[in-house]
Amino acid sequence: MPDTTGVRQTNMRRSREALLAAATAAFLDQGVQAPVRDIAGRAGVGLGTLYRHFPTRADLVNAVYRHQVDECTALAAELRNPPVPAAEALDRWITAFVDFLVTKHGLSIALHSEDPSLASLHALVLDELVPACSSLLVRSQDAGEIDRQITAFTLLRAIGNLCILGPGYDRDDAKQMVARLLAGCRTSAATT
Amino acid sequence: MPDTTGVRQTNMRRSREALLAAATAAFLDQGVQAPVRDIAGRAGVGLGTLYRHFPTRADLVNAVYRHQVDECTALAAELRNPPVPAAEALDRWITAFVDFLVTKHGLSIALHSEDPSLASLHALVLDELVPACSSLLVRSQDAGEIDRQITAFTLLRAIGNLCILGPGYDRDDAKQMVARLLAGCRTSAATT
Amino acid sequence: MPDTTGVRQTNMRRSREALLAAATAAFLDQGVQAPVRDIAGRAGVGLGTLYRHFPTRADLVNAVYRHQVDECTALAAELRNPPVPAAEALDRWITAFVDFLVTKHGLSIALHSEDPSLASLHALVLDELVPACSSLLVRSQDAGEIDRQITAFTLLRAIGNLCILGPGYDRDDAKQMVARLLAGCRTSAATT
Amino acid sequence: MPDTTGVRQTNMRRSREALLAAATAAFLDQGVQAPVRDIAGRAGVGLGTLYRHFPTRADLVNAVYRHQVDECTALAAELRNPPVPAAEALDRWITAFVDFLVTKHGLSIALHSEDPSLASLHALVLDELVPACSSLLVRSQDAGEIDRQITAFTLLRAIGNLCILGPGYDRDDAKQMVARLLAGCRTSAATT
DNA sequence: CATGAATGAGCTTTCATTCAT
DNA sequence: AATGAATGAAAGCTCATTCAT
Repeated sequence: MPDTTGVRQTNMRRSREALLAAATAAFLDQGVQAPVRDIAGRAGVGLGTLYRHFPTRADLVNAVYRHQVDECTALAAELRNPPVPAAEALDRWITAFVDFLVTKHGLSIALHSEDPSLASLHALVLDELVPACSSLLVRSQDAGEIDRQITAFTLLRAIGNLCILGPGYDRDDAKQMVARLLAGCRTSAATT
Repeated sequence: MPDTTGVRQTNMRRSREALLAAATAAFLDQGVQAPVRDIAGRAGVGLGTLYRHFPTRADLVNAVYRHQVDECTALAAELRNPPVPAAEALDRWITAFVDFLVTKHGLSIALHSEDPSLASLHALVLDELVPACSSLLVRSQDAGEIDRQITAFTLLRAIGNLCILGPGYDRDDAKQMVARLLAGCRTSAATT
Repeated sequence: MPDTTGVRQTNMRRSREALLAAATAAFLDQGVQAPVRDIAGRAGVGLGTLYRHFPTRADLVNAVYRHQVDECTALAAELRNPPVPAAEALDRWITAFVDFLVTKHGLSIALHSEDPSLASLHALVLDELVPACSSLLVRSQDAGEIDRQITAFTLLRAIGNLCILGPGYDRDDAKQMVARLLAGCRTSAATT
Repeated sequence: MPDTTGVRQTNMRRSREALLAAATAAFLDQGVQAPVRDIAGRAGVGLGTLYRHFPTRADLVNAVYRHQVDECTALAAELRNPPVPAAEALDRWITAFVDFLVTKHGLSIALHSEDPSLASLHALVLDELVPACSSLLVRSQDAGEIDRQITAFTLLRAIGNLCILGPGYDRDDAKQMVARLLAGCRTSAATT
C-alpha cells in the first residue's frame, strides 16, 4: 500500500483553495448571499466537496474573510516590528489596512451584513484587528498625537465604513476620506 | 350605482401609505431583503395590493427611500433660508442629515446594497441630495473654510458610510466620526 | 366587491383534503418518510400549498393520523352507549379497533416510528384512545373478567403491534392473534 | 516478497467483523436507516472497505441480522437437545426468543420495515426460525396442549410484533403480553 | 380594486455511491 | 485491499409572483 497521503492532501488543499477563491469572487460579484451552488460551480467541484470542506455556509463565509483578516493582522505585525515613530506607524498601518480593504472590498461589505451566519466574523475582527490597531493607536495617544477619546474599535469601524466603495466613490476617495478622518482625530483638531 | 371613484382613490391612497410605512419599518427591522409577504402583512393589505401599487420590488424600495430623501431635501431648503454664516450652515445641515441618517438608518444601508433594484436610488440621491449639500459646501469653500478638493458627492457618500451603525458603533459614535471627518476637511487640516 | 370567502374556503378545503388523502396514501405506500414533494404531487397541488396547510411535516403527519384516531374514538363512544355486558362491550370495541387498524394500517406503522416529528402522535393516542379503551377495560376488570394487571395503554400497544401486517401475516392472522391475546388476559388464564 | 495472504485475510476478517458490530450498534441506535458513513466510521474503516464487503445495503443488513438469527437458531437447537416435556420446551424456547428480541430489538424493528432491501431477511426468518419453532410447536400440538390452528410462522410473527418496544412499553410488558398470547393459544382457551 | 391561495424555482443540506490514489 | 475525497441526486423548506374569485 503506497502512502498516498501527501498527494491526497495536495488535492484536498487544491479543492479548498479553489473553493476559497471561488467564494471570494462570488461574494464580490453577488454579495455574501451568493448561492453555494454557484460557488461550487465556479470552483469546478461538486456540492458535496464544498460541504466537506465547509460544513455550513457560515464556515465558508468565515474562512473567506478570516483569510483576509489574517493577512491584515500579519501586515500589522510586520509594521509593528521596526521602531518607527508612533504617528508614522499608525499612519502606515491604516494606510495598509485601507489599501487592503479597498482592494478586497468584500470584507467591508460583509462586515455590515445583518446575516446571523456572519456573527463570528464580527468576533474575529474584534479579536484580531482591534488589538492590532490598538497597540499602535495607544502609542500615538501616549505621544499626545491622537485624541484619547478615540477607541481602536470605533476607528476601525469608521474606516471600514469609509471603505465601502460604490459608483462615483472609488479607492482614492475612500483613502482621502480616511486621511481626513484621521486628521480630525489628532489632538490639534476641534471636535463637536 | 353611486360614483365611488373618490372613495376608491382614498382607499388606494390609504393602501399605498400603509405599504410605505410597513416597508419602511420592515427594511429597518430586517433589511432591504424583507419578504414582501411580511410587508403586505404589516400593512394589513393583501399581496396583490402590494403588487398593484409597486409592480417590482425596486418600485417599492425607491418609493420608500424617495420619501426619506425628500424629507432630507426639504430639511436642507429650510436650513438654507436664513442667512447664517457659511460654516455654521454646512455644519447644521450635516448635523441634521446625520441625525436623519442614524435615525432612519435604513437609508444608509440601502445606499450600499449591491441589489440592482436599487440602482435608481443612487440616481435619486445624486439628483436631490448632492445639489442640496453642494450649495452650502461651495459657500464654505468660497469662504476658505473647507478644502476645495472636497466634492458634495464624496462628502455625502462618506457621511452616509459613517452612519452605518452596528453593535458597538452607535449613533453617538457615528456623529463623532462625522464631526472629525468634517474637521479633517477644513483647510487648516493637513491631508495625505 | 363580491364576497368570495365561501368559495375560497371551499377550494382551500378541497386542497386540504386532497393533501390529507394523498398523504394517507403516500404513508401507506412509502411509509411516514414519504417525501413531501411526492405528497404534493399526488394531491395535484404545488409544494407551497402543502406548506400553507401544513407548515411542518409533523403537522401533516399528525393531521393524517388524528383523522384516523378521531374515527377510532368516535367508534368507541358509539359502542359505549348501549348498556351491553362489560365483556362483550370490550370485545366489540377491540374488534372494531382491530378492524380499523388492519384496514388503515398506516397508523400501526406510524405508531412505532422513532421519528421525533411523531412525538405528538403518541400523545394523541395516549390522550384519546387510552381513555376510550380504559373505560371499557375497567368495567370488565370490575366484573372480574379481565386480569387487573392489564392496563389500557399496554393492551392498546400490544394490539397495535399485533396489527402490523406483512407478507404471510394478514388481517385474519392479526385478528386471531388479538383474540388469543385477549383470551390470555382473562382472569381464568394462567400467566407467567 | 513474503506471502501476506494470511495476514490479508485476517485483516479482511477483522474489517468484516468490525463492520458487522458497527452496523448492529448503528441499527440499534438509529434504526436500519443509519447512514453508511456512520457505520464505516464506527467500524474504524473506510467507506470503500464497507462497500467491498457489502456491495449493497441489503447485504449488510442481511449479514447483521443473519448473525442474530443464527444465534437464535443455535439457541433453539440447544433447547431441543434435552428431552424436556413438549410444553416446557416450547415455553422455554419462546422465553429465550423473546429475551433475545427485546435485548437486540433491532431485529423486531427490521422485520417490519418496508424497505425492499430487507426482503431477503424475511426469507431468512422463514427458512431458519420457522422450522426451529415449528418442531417444538408441533410436539406441543401433538400433546394436545396448543391449538392446532396455530402455525409457527404466525406465532413467530406475532411474538416479533409484541416485542417492538417503545416508551411506556418495555421488556417486561412485552414478555407479559407474549405470555398471555401463548396462554390464549392453549387448547383450553376459547377463541374467536 | 383587493384578496390571499396556489405555484414552483431556488436555496441549503444530507448521504449513497464511485473511483483515483 | 483500503482509503476517503468527490460527486450529484434528492429532500426540506422559503418566498417572489401570478391569478381566480
